[in-house]
Amino acid sequence: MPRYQRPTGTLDILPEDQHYWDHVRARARRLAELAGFERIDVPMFEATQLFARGIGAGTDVVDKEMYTFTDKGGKQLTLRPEFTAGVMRAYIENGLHVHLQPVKLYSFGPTFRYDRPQAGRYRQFTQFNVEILGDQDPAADVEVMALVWDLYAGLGFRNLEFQLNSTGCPRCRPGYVAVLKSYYAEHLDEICEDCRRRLERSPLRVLDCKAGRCQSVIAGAPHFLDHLCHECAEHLHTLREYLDLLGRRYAINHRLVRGLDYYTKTVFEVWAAGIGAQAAVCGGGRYDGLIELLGGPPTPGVGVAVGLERIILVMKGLDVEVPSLPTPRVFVAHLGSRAKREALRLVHALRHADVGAWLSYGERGLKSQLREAGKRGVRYAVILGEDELATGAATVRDMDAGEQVSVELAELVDWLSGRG
RNA sequence: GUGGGUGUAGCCUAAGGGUUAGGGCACCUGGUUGUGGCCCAGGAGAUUGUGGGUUCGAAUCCCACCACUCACCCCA
Repeated sequence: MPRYQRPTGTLDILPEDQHYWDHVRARARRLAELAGFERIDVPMFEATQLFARGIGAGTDVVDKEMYTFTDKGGKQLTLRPEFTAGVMRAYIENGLHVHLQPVKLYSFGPTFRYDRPQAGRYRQFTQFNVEILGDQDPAADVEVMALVWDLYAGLGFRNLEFQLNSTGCPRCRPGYVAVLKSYYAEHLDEICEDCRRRLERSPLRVLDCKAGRCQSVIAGAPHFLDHLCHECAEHLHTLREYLDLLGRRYAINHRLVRGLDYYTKTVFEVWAAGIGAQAAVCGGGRYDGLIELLGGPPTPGVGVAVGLERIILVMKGLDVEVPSLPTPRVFVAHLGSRAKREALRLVHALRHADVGAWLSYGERGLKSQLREAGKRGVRYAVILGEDELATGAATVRDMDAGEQVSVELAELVDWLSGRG
């Protein structure tokens, strides 16, 4: 038999880690609901075209990172590499654009990108995704940003700071790209090969090149913020004012440009220390042209995607205390087949009374059963044997105190549920 | 796709050419009759990542592949 192992870049989330996930999801959900977001679930796979159009041909995600396959009917499908395109499709397809606007949506789930794994980067990873559709108010931008900020702060992150930039709009971007290109035209011999290619395909991306030789060129490059149109400049100005008002720290990062084509105006990320090179713990921004691009009515939108694996890495690095998940408080041990039948009845009665209970399996000595009870971490072990059946009263052992009492079988469920 | 590091039981690890691969954690069974944790004794668990090569002899040396890992790239 071959020894199976999980596919490269995937993760088994074992029981001992589930409390982290549970905690993060619960907090995210709570914050979203407090701000009026409603949950939407969209398929894990969609028509390949949707992502190609939405994210943009020429982006790394579309060109080399998608899990694409042909189904038995010959359809080209792709495991979602992100949430936004699918949520936009659902918004259009289900007529959410005729609902009261804005529509505020959140989602959780796995996303897939074919990439070489490393610290904080997996091929299947989990996102918490938030979108506000149908309003261009910078107040929507700030609400999305504040939501993720509050999530991190509430999970114990310190020294938070947004990286913030604007990528303009179809009105001002061509002008800036022209300025950028003419600046680069004077430095062509100083930059790396990748950047020469980027200049043609996605010129803004030269700004976040990490090649050593490009750094001084980037440092001298013109800033988009100096070339925004009035509307985009005004939008950013107001957003900054709102961020200041709420006390959310941010740093303008002229080099922040994102790998997905759909962004307009606001783009932002939050970086975390201590989880390796993949430090972006969320990324998002505004995408006012996306819904129209995907065949819907012109509709502005803003959103953010949060990587849960990375959050949990940070939490572990910070030794954040997370409440453990509930486990049964009672273990029912038995001696003899009559007692085992009584034990079986008892654990179900306990569970119906909302008291978690373990049933001892097999026919073993009491020592072995109590050893298991101790390892299970229960508060009480109920012992049922011939003596107990004869007297009609079970022995209940308090595992912490090491003391035991006799409790009438008829009162046992009440007795145990009254202590917890 | 490109580079570096690492692969010995579920986990941590010893043995750096020489008999049945050693230990710790965890797991199981005992230490008289029906009582956990500590202690003691015992047990089970490993085709040393896989395949090939060198050698009288390979966990150990060589090659290839695979996986993990870190970094580039890109991003969550």
